[in-house]
Amino acid sequence: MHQKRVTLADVAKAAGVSRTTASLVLSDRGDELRISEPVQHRVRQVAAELAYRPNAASQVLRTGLSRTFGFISDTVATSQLAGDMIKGALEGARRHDHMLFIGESEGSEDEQARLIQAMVDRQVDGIVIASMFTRERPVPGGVSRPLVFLNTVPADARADIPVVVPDEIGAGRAAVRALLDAGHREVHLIGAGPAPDDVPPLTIAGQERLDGILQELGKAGLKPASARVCNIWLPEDGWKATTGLLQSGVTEGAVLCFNDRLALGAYQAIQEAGFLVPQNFSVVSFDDHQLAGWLRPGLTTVALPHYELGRRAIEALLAPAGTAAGFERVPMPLRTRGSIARARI
Amino acid sequence: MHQKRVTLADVAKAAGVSRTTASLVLSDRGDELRISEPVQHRVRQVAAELAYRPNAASQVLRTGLSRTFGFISDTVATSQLAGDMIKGALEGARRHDHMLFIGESEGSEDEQARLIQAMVDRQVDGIVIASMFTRERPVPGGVSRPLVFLNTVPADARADIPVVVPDEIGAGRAAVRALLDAGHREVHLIGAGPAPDDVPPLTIAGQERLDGILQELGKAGLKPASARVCNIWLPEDGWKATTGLLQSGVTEGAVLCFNDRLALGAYQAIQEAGFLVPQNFSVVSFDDHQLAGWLRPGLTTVALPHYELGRRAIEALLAPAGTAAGFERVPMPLRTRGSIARARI
DNA sequence: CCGTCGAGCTAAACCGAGTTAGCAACGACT
DNA sequence: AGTCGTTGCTAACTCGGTTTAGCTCGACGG
Repeated sequence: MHQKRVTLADVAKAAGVSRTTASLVLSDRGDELRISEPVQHRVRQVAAELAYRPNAASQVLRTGLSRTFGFISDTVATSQLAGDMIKGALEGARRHDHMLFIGESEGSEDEQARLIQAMVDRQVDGIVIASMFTRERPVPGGVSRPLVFLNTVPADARADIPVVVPDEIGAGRAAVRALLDAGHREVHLIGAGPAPDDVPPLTIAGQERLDGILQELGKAGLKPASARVCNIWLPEDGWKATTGLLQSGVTEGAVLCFNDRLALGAYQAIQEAGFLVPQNFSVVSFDDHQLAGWLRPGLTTVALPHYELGRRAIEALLAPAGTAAGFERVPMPLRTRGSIARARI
Repeated sequence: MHQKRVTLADVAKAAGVSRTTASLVLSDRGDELRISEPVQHRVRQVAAELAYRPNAASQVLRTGLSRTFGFISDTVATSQLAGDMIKGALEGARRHDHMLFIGESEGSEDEQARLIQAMVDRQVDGIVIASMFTRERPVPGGVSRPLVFLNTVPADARADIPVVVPDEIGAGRAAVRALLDAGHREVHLIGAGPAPDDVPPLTIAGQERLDGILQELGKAGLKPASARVCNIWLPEDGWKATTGLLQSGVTEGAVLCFNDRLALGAYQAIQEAGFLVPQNFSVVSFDDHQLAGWLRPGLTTVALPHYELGRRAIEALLAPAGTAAGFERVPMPLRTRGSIARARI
């Protein structure tokens, strides 16, 4: 049943050469070490005929390189966004002919340590530590492999570790610019603000988005027309905040939501109150959740480049030590759909 | 910088015993092979002091077991559902102290073969082949490791491979029962039907959901009041189909959508036409997409048990050969929210 | 006093590759 | 004829564990 694997020794014997020769040929060092053309050809042919595949365990043992990365996130399942991040990491790994271990710490440092341990035991060539929402984390110590923080910033600012994060400040600016370009001057924030520190706890994304928003509004000599903090950013919170906004007597303007789920709530509140998007209210938000394309009208939103984040994290692992250290801010592109109309002057 | 790992030989030397003894003690075979208590204690203590960790590559090489599984899906990113499936697989692997390789074939048989190859090279103890939407696939040949099909059925019915799939027929019945229990007799289908073979191509889920729906309606002496096939099941398709339904003059009843995205479209159409869910139309669907909890009112839907599917697939890999072969149908539970009201008699 | 037995441990082979040092054969050159 | 260099290949060691077969030593029986 479990027929034995073909080993290098089998190939060597069948080709009538030593294991050394077979090894050299198959690792393309044949020319370098002067193995004659006919012999090389024969070895390759025999290897192909026997469907020889090197045993990775053996290579790992000898070389210390596993052609394998680890990817640990605090949570995989929360969102489809996580899937995109993993997809990017997979693509990055594939490009370099690596495989990817996945682990989920569920936010527990112990579990994370266990996962790192298991991966280091397996001689991974590097580990990506990712968070699904940007936040501060301690840098795990004593890992003798390259580490990269993804969508996460080291709690100890002096930590010398590559960090890949989305450019949330730029995103905040882009969202505001989209509204200003359409002539809007009355911008209502849903989720955070109006003061720079009016943000839900522990979210760097919220803080930076708000910074960008206030910067760009400031450049135009504006302030938020109103703002409501939501400690949680689910549709229901967006609905409540927006309903509050409408009950305050506002009948038109621009609504800037801090993520797409809040925006869904905003849509619901606006439509239930008998208003239309975008005729009465223009809406813009962040993330480019799949949902954004499903709403009617489509939601204009600043995309979290999850795929790109995942891919770059892997690249950062491979960068020569030293080269990669520091922050990499991946741009967040605006996805224009139908939720912004020109302001009536 | 790259301090050398502590090896078993280091531990043995520090404890003043042979590598053999150290190995026996640390793999808990000390009693079996009569290593004295004091020696065992000393070895364990030294190992702990040196923070010894066995090199997995070496163990794999010797034993052929890697404590590692592979998980190949055709697409990871499409949905958050995929994330749940992976999460279940991760949990399954964790329970057995295994790690998980992830791969994405994007539907290409070549890429899938490449991934299987890479995993087998790494001596995985088994591979899960998953699909994000249920469909038929050929069983890859010549893999000398346990394989499990997840959310996928083998194209060759005689193939002797364990299969884990959701119980879509039961789900169809459950959806109908939820409506019948609320007194509905007029059930409009959005997505497939009314004839048993009116389904979009290549979706087993669609076929089986419809089978279940027709069975359960039949038991009550009913047929679908109307039905519209959608070849693609996105919100826009649901919107079009539902808008068509409303334009045909229907003003109340039950709408059964073949998935949650279609149901989102149905909600939009119903609300845009000035009707209310659930007062005018009760809605029920399938999948339990995250979205279902976000809609207003919450969408009652029959959940795809992705987490459970992932977990069971791993369990099936570990089942002794022969034991596991065959279909495992995982129940799809009804998630009751607010989209079904009692029918006005 | 010698043989036997079991307790307690170890030498050495093994898994399957990569890698280093060097050997044999041959022609060229002095 | 002897030395050298080159070509073409291989023996043997290495990675770090697991496993098999067997060694040593003291106690005990005859």
